Amino acid sequence: MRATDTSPFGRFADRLASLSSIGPDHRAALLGLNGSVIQVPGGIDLVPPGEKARHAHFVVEGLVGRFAQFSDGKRQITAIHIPGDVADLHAVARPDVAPALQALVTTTLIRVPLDDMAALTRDMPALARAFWAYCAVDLAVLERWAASLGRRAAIQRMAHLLCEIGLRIEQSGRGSRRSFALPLTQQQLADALGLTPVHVNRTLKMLRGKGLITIRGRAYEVPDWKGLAAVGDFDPTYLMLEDFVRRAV
Amino acid sequence: MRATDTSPFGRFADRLASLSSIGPDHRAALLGLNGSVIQVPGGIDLVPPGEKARHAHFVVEGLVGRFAQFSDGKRQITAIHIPGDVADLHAVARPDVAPALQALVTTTLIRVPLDDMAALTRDMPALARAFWAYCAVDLAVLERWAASLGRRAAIQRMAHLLCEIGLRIEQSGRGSRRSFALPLTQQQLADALGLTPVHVNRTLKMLRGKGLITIRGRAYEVPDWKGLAAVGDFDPTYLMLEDFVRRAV
DNA sequence: CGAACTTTTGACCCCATTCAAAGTAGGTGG
DNA sequence: CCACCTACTTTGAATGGGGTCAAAAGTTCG
Repeated sequence: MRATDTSPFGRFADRLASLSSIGPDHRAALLGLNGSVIQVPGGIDLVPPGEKARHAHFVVEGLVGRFAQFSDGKRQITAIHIPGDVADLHAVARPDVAPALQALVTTTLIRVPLDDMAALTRDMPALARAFWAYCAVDLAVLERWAASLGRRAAIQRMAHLLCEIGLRIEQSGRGSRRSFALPLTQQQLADALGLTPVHVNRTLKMLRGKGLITIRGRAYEVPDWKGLAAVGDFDPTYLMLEDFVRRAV
Repeated sequence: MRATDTSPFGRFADRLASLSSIGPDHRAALLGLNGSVIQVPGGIDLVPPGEKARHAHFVVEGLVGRFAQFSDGKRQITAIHIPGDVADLHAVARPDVAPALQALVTTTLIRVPLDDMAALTRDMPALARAFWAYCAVDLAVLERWAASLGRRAAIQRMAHLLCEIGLRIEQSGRGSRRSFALPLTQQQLADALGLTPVHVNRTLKMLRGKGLITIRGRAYEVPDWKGLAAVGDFDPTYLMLEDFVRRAV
């Protein structure tokens, strides 16, 4: 039943349910949320740096990047969000720490007023705890991201990112870890990995040369998953994915 | 009244109150928490990597580092916690994403069972929301940390870290941004900044050479705060400190 | 007063950046 | 359908920031 629910709120509710115990009433409350559906082309800032957010952003289609920006304009992407994710759920708890967001490709999302979300958490404490758990996982993922940036070489960072995204896309039912679309430009990958676009290009070339990945357009194939995971020193447990995916067949 | 409450739980309650609206009953509940007080020398792992936590760690005295570790043993510190902080509050929401923790210097802390904390959040929804807000700020701080690691040069990272720590220590009443103790070894600074100890040494030398800091032992003086903040491109708003400190003179 | 840990400095090397330019889509209008 | 424009990818060559290796000097503490 759950797997057939294609509503974006339904997908999010599924994810919450796998992280915290919520009941049918909570699920219904989520499905009853209202927000404005917007579609934006890639490269657009959904929430500019430094702006106090007034909405939570549910990703329906496409990719959203969470980022920090420096005074010289340089950016560091700190998270990549795929359909089914809420990019800035922690803003419900503290609107003034909301991160900047950009659409990485043409993206469809739903903007739900933070006030509505906050009201939900006041009416339903279990939902507040579920949101909190979601943010705790978000924090754990960010911790790994930071560790990668601080201590890993370029090829390891790239391998780790591809492993993480591959698994998350597989979990979301939009591909598999061995074959998925990641329509980011190399400039965007550079912003995510803390590298220059030129070096991203060379790094991808190395991974191709080792036979770990192949790229056609912006579709990635991973013929040697274990090899890629070994290069990236990747351990999936931190993602808190359901090991046994409850998808129909 | 609050400022005179020297209990570690009291300090934490003060911080929560500044982030979320909690009442006297919540405050009382926090003060009624029970945990075991432990003191450990620097260099000890409080929570080893990969271990599922069963306690929340309240820092009473000293410094605690949150970190991720790689298969080759290298570490990246992702947060530094000072007295008054809870180092792993998000573990209350999801014990299986608890971060690894190490004592950076001789440290006193209180370990409160996660079950007790979780019970509190079930009895008092407002407290759950306050904990969540605390984690949201934690996440925002980590985002800046990641951005630093990804995009800033060594001297900028160091300057930024010293600014952040300086302000947080000032807020906690244990020093000022212009003069504070930060008893970390250069190896530990290296793990925090994603550098080698050798380069940390050179970087500190550069900051000294520019007249931005002076170091005596492990006490830092910042004669030129604005200069240091400029080098680190530091903007304090993300820390969510009270601009007007409500401390009795 | 010696052992172990830190801090400091020097010399050399390499990974990633910078600068520059050529090649390759993808999309738009004539 | 082709010409053109723009954005993205790819490659080369030179530079530099930070790493690595090694050793000396300073600290701390038993």
